[in-house]
Amino acid sequence: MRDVAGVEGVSLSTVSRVVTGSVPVKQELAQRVRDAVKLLGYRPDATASTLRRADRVSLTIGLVFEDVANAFFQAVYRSVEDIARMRGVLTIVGSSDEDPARERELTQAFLGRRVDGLVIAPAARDQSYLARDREAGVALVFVDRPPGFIDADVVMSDNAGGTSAGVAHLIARGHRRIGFLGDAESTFTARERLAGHDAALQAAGLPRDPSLVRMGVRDPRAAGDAAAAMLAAADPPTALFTARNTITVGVVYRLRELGLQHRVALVGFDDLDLADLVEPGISVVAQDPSGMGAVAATRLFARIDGAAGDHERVVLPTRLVPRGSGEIPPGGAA
Amino acid sequence: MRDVAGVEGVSLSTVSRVVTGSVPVKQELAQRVRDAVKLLGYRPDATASTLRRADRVSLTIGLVFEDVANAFFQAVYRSVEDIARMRGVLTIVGSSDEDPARERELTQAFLGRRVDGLVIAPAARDQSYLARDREAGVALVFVDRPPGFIDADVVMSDNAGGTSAGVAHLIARGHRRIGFLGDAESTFTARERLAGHDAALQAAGLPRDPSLVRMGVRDPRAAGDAAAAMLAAADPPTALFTARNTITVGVVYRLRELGLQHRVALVGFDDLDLADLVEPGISVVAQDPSGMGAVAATRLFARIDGAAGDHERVVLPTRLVPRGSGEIPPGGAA
DNA sequence: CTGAAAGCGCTTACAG
DNA sequence: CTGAAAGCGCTTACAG
Repeated sequence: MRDVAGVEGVSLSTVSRVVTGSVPVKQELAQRVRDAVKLLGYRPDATASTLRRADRVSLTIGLVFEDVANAFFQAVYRSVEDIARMRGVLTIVGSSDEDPARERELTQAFLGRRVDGLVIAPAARDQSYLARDREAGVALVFVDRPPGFIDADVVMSDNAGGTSAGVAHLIARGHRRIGFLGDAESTFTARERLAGHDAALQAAGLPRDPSLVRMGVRDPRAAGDAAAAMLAAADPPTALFTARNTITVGVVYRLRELGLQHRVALVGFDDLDLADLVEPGISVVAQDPSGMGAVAATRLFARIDGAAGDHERVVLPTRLVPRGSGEIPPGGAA
Repeated sequence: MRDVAGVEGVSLSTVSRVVTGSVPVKQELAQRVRDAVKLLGYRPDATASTLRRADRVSLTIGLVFEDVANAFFQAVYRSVEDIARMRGVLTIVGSSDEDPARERELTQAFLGRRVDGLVIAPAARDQSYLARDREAGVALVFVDRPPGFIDADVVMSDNAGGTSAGVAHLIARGHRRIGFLGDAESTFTARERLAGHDAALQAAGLPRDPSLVRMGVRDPRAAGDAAAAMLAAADPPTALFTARNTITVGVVYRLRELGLQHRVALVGFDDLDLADLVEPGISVVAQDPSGMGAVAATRLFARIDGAAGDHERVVLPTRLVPRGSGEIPPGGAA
């Protein structure tokens, strides 16, 4: 910037005004400055700008997800980014991999780069470490799961309700023994989905058999093993509810290996690519990740723009998508 | 930082030394400073630090891809991020959506935030706009496609060789009329794959029928339409080569709708999730996105660390994965 | 080992 | 409308 000013013999202030367009500058002068900018290949330093600005705005927001590679978070991300881009805001993301330490590490890294706001799918149980940053003006919105020890806006799926609907769907098909495979109980969504499962059984007057519930599985392999063990036991389930997309994938593979894909019914929570091309099609309880991202981003920017008011808790509905696997009757198709 | 210094009655320099750990500070003083840091919830401002440091390092790198949501780039990203994280470097990503203007816009945004290096899958034909930034010390590595009008390190798949192998696989199965569906010819990878297809035909002494080549399709719907049109023509192909993962998806759906999934052979370039669960399994020419990311990141950090020397051009081998669809004989299975 | 001072590249009152 | 000066939060020679 100094070079630009030097070349044209104008002040730094004038160059700044032309580049940012903050204050009117006489036509002819502005043009000379723009020419020099182009000539010298001058690129404004956004970090210096943020540092000096009165509002300290960085035009950057950070997203901390469990795993950016997961299709669900991917969709949330794209949705947030679309809205951010319209405002000229850059979106940066990171994966906590469900590790509380990594969540903090990433959050610190983002905050150290002076993001204007943060969208977090919390891995840790306690987000009170963000209280000071919020006081300092950082906007905060949580997605997928509520934060701990700090009150903030949050948008989630109807985990319990969606799972209830999925399990009820299996019950309506005549299933009485339904296996449930879920993530670690330390995860909010896993607990909610398990509660939904229990509620559906209770509503139908069915007993809750602990041997049909297996928590703490997450990756496809562990999920497949757990399903195989359940199916090998005495009085095995005739249907499975897989409470997470990675679990669904592992179980689908394993059922096929066991040749049981047409005999054991299956409904999964969260949708999968190509789920309708598999034989049988995979029935799922679909979430609305784009909607989640849109609501979160809208809320975040409202807070960044200074919206006061109570923290909101938005619960998005889920949708049951029957594709075949969830419609298999007990004992398999005729 | 000033508050921390004030509370403890030490100089700014001392606080800086303790926080960065750059220079030894007496044990007792350092502890007092750390206590004050914790007490005040002080968080170092990375932007100010970058601004003032002699080396101007930001510990941030930027990735500009075609689409972060695409499984291929997703894998490249994770691989780069893993390596960056080990160095304490933050990775920020963005999608150009194959739009040259968006590529520049993102690149500028990253450069304005003073990234130390950039990994780019170029959408534009000309990256000479980066020449000055490289002179200024920004490291540059290109992935998936070579840059235009600027010489730089690049790591790509063996697009032509992989496609040749895939098409030769179909020819070996007895196919003589093989339809080819590719992305826009303005895209480097699309041209290379088409060249590989042509080479395989030529090697087998087969004629190249222009009616069996359709370029300029990208999204699943357009790909499906193109495949349907080709199959509806007189003397239709008995096999299809789909030169991109999104094209493969669209064609698989369409073949199934037409009831042709067991009659028309199919090999796709680039792998898909659940490709082995579909009936028939989808045969593909798999790339090595993790390897691509690892090579790119290693190269980038070597440049950031000051490695001189010629620019390298690394070509990664592909791998043919037969799963069923590519092994269907002409006219369909018996 | 510690402190006082300068300055990174910008923006922002304050004058003119 | 334009310029000179101060200062954002840091790091870095330079002294001591």
